[in-house]
Amino acid sequence: MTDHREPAPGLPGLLDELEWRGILHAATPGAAARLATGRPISAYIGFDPTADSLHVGHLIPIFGLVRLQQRGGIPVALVGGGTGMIGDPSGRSAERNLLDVPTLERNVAAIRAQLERFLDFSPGPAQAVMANNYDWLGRISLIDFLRDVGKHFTVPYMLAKDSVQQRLERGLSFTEFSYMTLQALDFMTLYRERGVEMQMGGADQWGNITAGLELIRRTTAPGSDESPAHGISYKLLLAPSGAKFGKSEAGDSVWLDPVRTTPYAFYQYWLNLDDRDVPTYLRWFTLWPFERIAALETALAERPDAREAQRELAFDITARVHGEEEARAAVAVSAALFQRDPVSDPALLARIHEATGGPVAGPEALAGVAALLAETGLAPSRGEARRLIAGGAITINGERVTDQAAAVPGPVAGEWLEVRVGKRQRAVVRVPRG
RNA sequence: GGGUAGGUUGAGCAGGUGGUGAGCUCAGCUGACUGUAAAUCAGCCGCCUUCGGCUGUAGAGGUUCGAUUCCUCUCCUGCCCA
Repeated sequence: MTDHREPAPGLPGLLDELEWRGILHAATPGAAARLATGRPISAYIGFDPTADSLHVGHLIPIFGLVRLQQRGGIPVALVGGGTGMIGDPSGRSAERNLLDVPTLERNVAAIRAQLERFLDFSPGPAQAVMANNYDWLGRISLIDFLRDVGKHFTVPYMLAKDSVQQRLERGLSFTEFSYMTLQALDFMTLYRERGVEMQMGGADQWGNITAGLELIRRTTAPGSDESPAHGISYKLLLAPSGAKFGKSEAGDSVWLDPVRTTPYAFYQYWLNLDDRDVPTYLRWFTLWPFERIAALETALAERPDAREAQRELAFDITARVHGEEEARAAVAVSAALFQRDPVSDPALLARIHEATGGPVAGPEALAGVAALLAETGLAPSRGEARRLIAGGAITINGERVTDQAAAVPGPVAGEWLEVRVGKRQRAVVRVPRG
């Protein structure tokens, strides 16, 4: 990354930028030439509408679309309303619940709202577009599908795919096997009906992307050995530290939805990044120019304890997802909770409780500290809560609790308990008066 | 449909041909040291009303003083054959 040269402006510089950010995994030969013309291009990425929120793992493709739009390309976000009903071939998930239409519509709307924080959907030359493949996959008849799509795929071609090869020993159903043809149909439909010339996706999607290219080539340019459409893939989400990307302290996904993951927890996730992962994430998840990233890397190397890079990254991405006001609040709450001394100002405690979505202690929870931890979700079970207490991990209102049978201490102002679990987990619990 | 190998703690594997099940690796949690980082070291890692009790080797029955092990049926998965 030291041999930096400034990428050309606009679409001709897109691949160079992806390259120096360390995101580019592969691109079809025609992609560079097509982008070099500088003419606007439509490109799409698929998202599974299996939940009503995206999570940080989706940020790579999201930023892929963002960078495209920034350079004058037209980003198309395809939600897999149709493919989502079939099942993801790569996932190990046992039984995929079939989504009913109302759920699907709700999820699509929620995902669009989240994408709107990144992409510009307002009218203009590079206006972002959303599409739902249920619109065509839900309508096509089996006969039509086999005749118009299946006919163009030979079984040896499909068997040769990496994704299939890896599953041959372990087994895969016909449905999973044919998944690539559905995705190819998506690409062909978007290409024909909406002029989408390019598909982007994670490295694991490369086989599916090329299947689409093949279908388009065979149906629109037979005889040519190059598809008129193009593909780009991104590196997989393997953090340099080897950590599973996108998992919080508790092991849950870090969601973009503030109800699932509060802005405070979201900010904390980024603030706590392993030093080794920071340079990579600065490139992946910001729009900052090379100079700024280089400066932050220098700061990281020289003053790692200041965690300047983590702070700036955490603030930037939190502000992008939740807005600047929420990001500033997350910073303030973090500062208050991670001071050496416990928070004792009732007004501040109330604000923190609100901002962090703090738990409320029910009658059950007041039976003892172990009960409190388990009932408020700060510990997964009472047994685990006791282990934490015995290990000296629990501090309430600044007092370390080491007696497993300890009673819940008196709340500050009769209402607040500042609970610290280990080094990183901090919460304010409200104890209802009376 | 026939044959065959399997289903053990979050993951991946051991072990176990009737005698208190549960070991390894990874992941995870806590403590110490730190910087809300890593590495290292130590402890933990089914549930509970914890000097103790309960559950637990896919599920349901059976044989037995006693079943993870033996028998029957069912479910799930891989492979081979039709």
